[in-house]
Amino acid sequence: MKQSGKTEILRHSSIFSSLNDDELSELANLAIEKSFMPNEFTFWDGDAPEWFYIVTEGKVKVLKHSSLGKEFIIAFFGPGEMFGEVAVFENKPYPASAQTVTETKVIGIKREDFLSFLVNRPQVALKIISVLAGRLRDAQSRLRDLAGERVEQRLASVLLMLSAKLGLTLPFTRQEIADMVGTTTETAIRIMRHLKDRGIIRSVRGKVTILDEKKLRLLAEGPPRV
Amino acid sequence: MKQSGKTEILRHSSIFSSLNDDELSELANLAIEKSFMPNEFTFWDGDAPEWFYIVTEGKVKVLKHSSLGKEFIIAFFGPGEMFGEVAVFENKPYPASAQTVTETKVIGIKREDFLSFLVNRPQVALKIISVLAGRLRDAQSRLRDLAGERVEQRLASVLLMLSAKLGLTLPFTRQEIADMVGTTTETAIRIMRHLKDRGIIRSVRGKVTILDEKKLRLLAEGPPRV
DNA sequence: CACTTTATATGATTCAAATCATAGTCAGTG
DNA sequence: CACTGACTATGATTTGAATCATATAAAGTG
Repeated sequence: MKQSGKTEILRHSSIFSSLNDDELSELANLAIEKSFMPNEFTFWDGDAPEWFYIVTEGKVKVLKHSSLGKEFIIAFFGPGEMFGEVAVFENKPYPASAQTVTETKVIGIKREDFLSFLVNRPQVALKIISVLAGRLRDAQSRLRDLAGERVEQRLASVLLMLSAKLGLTLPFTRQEIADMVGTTTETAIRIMRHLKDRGIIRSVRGKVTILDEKKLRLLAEGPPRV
Repeated sequence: MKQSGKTEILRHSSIFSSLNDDELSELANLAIEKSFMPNEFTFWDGDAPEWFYIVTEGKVKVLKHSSLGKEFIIAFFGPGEMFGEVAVFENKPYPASAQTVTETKVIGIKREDFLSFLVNRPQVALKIISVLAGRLRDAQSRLRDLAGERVEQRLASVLLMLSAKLGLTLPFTRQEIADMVGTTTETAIRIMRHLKDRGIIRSVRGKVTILDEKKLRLLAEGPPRV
C-alpha cells in the first residue's frame, strides 16, 4: 500500500478525524501494513504489547479462553477501529487474543511511536478517551447482564448491541453468538429457534436478521413479568 | 475545605501526579467539595453527566441493577480514584449509579471545565487513558469469568482482584461480595464457608482475610481437574 | 460428484446454583 | 438491656442451562 493509501485510511478512522494532512502523513509514516488470512492470530493473550492496531479491511475478533478452553468473544472490530489498545496504553501483556475472521488488513504502529505521537495531540488523546469510555460502558453493561439476566435476555442484548453497530443483518453464526453471550451453541440455537418462531428474527446459515427490534428490546430489558 | 486542602488531595491522586503547583491550584479552583452520609447516592444511573468526581475520603460503590432489581457492583473506589468518568467523557447519561458505603467526601469538577482543562494537559490525558485501559482490562477479565467459570472460581477471582488493590484484609460483607461475583448471598456464604474450612480465608462479620493466596489463585485459575 | 467439514437442529439427562424456608448471632440504638 | 436490623448460616427443593447423544442440511474441496 502506498503512503497515500494509509493516510486515507487513517483519515477515515474517527479517532484521527481531527488531524490535518501533515499530521496524518506523519502518523502514516509510523505505520506499517500487515495482511492476514482468515483465522490467523494478530496477537495472543500474554504477548508483549508491541503494536497498536487499526483494522483497514476485514473483521477481527478479540477473545479470551476460559480455564476449560471455552472461547469468549469480547468484541468484533471492523475498518477504522482500533484494537490491542488496552495493552499498549498500560504497557502490559495483551489481556486477550486477536484473531481475524475474514481476510483482513490492519495497520500497526509501534507502541512507543504512537505514545510519543499522542503526547502532542490532545485532540486525539481525548478521542481515544471517549472510545475507551464507550467500550467500558459496553463492558459494564454486559457484566451486569452476565451476572443477573437469563440467557434469553442476554442473547437479545447482544443482538441489539451488534445491530446498533452493524445494522439489522448480522453476519454471525450461532456459535459466534453463543461465544459472545457466554452460553453453549445448543442453547443459542434453541433460543434463536424460539425467536424465529415468534417472528422476531429471520436467519440463514451464518446470518441473522432482526425483524422486530421492538419485541427484541422488550425481551432484553424486561422479564416477561407474568 | 480550604483551597490548599483540595490541592493536596489532587496532588496525591495518581492521575494528577504530573501536574506542577500552579496547575494543581488551577484545577483546585474548578473543584467543589461535597460530603455524603453512608448509603447516599452521588448520582443515579441515567442522570445527566454533569460532574466528574474524585473520592477524597471514604468509599464509594458503583453499581447497576438488573431487570429484576438485583444489585450488581461494578467497582468500589477509594481516596484518589475517579468515578463517573465514563459518562463525562462520552457526554451521555451515567451508565450506573454511585452510592457511598461509608461517610464520604468527594470533589467534583464540572464536565466542561474538566474537558477544557484536559485539552492542554496531554500528560493527564495519557494518565487517564491508562486508568481507563486498566479498568477495561479488569472488566473484560470479569466478563470472561462470568461467562465461562463456576461461581467458586469467580468468587476466588474477585477476592484476588480486591486484594491486589486493598491488601489481604477485605472490608466487605458476604452480600457485597455476592453482588460483585454475580451470585446470591446464600451461595457466597456457602462457598466462603468452604474456603474457611480449607484454611484459605478467615473471616469475621463484614471482613474477610486471605490466609492462603496461593491456594486461592489455584482455585481461581484452574478447575480442580480431578 | 463423492466426500469432508461446518452449521443447524432436537431430544434426553445431569448438575450447579437459585430459590424458598428458617434460624442463630452480632452490633448498634433508644 | 431488651430490641431491632443486618449479617451469617444451613437445609430442602426447584430449575435453567450445560452436557451428552444423534441427526440432517448446507457449503466447501479434491
